[in-house]
Amino acid sequence: MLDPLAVAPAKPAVFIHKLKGRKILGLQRRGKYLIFELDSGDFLVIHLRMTGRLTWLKHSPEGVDRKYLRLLFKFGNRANLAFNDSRRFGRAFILPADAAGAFWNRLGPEPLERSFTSARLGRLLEGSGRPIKSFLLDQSKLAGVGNIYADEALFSAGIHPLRPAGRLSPRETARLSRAIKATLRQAIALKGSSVGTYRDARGARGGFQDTFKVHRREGEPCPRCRTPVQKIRVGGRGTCFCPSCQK
DNA sequence: CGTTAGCCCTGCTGGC
DNA sequence: TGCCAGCAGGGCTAAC
Repeated sequence: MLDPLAVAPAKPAVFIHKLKGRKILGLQRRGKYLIFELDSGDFLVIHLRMTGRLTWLKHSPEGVDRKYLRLLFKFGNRANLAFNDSRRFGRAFILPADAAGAFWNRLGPEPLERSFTSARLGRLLEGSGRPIKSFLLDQSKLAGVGNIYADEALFSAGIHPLRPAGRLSPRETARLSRAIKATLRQAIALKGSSVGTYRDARGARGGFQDTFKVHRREGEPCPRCRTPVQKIRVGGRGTCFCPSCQK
């Protein structure tokens, strides 16, 4: 345990006790949470937030990046999993088996699941007066969409980020549901967005940042119509969009 | 209930 | 060059 904040609000001793000697039976993901299924029935859950980074060291902890190193998980076969996080926003915690159902139920549906259809999105949006951008970032409505992907999906769908969520037409809702799926699929295919320090578990950068159409491109010409990309704040989050293409 | 502002963190950027 | 205010962002809590 190198940084107790990485497991807060749990006590480091309790966290270690619940993990020590356990076997990992499987890996899963839900929303932005990484899930390690333990042989105790509990789950080790890790959220990287913005700057968190997991690195897999297959044979020994040798060569591990000590900078911003918060946690080092040591495996019986001498493999190690390092958790580095410059911003100290990321968290690891033990989710007890009996609390798991309630925990995951707080999250909305997975946009890439077959059951997530345009009609399903329409029902979720129904009656909501908040800006569509805020809605997309709300993990209890939709799981896994972050600021980058919300901006890019809204641009792709041609929808203004401030539009009231419940007032999208069926056609716009269909465009948005397709845009969310396509944006996430492309980002996954390119192994994520390395805006700052993001690296995957093998240390590789993502490639999606090179495809941004509007995100972090304030003042640059819209790739569709050349109108300068605008930046506003929506729900406290920086939001980039094309004022001409997104209505 | 649904929604929102403020807070947590620290590296980086931009203005002076 | 150096200083420092402000920004970035996901999710939680408190407040409306």
